[in-house]
Amino acid sequence: MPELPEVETTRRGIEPLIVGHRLVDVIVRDPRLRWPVPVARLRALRGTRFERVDRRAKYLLLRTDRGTIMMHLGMSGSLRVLAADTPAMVHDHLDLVLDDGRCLRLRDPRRFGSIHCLPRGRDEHPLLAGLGPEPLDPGFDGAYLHARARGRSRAVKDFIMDGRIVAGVGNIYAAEALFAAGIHPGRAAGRISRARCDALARAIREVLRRAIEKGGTTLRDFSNADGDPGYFRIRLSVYGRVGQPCRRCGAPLRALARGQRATVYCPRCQH
DNA sequence: CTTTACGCCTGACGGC
DNA sequence: TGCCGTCAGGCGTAAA
Repeated sequence: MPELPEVETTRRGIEPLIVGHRLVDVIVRDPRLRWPVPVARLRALRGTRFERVDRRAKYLLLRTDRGTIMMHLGMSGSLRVLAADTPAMVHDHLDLVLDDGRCLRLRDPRRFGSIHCLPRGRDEHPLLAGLGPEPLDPGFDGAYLHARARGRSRAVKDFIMDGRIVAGVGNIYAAEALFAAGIHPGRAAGRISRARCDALARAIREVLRRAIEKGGTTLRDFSNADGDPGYFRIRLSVYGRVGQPCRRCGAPLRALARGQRATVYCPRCQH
């Protein structure tokens, strides 16, 4: 599932393929994403030119000279740039057709993804307004985490997955970062020392940075009709490894039921 | 204010 | 073999 590193890799993959090209058509095969696809507003952008692709949290922001197309890949979304006449497969819900006979094609089997259209001059959507800092930006560090965590009793795992605290940290990387920092996922966020907040912030940045780096080297290209989108995984320490031995101490990893989501951790290494 | 639960949706998987 | 129940998973929203 696309987490921040996959979204960032997608951004880097599609940006050079679409920038400078004009949007000439919009083909919507199924408008039923998380919210209905704003077909008319997308069509109104025909003729506009793509200027760059940004990312905020797990949202992709396709900047054009007349506004922004904001996309979320949900849990199963992927983007590729293909010849526009490439036969659409099932779950290929939308094409943004470019001026050179190619298209940016969105595939999303579970349809948890979304598309919004932002007019020029209002390039910040309300959904982005309350987001915390990007984990890879300088504003995110142990001091920040420590300050925000004061007085909070909620589990640190939920805390770092809250987009208002830090943007775009999903289940996989939250679990991995907590393992790397030696922090128990159920620990109250407000009961983590400043030093351990430093370690946690560092761990979050590091697992994301490594995954993005890995994406850059293992990902297939974004203009290949045959290849799968190429989502990848770094070598994971805890996620999906319940019952298997901890790579550090050998103890069997356990699952913690947090809400409905399970979190895997090492009972010996994480406190 | 904070925290929790739910619903959206389909593919994968286990049990029978 | 096929059918069915369960679950994962981000995240906005409603509820507590």
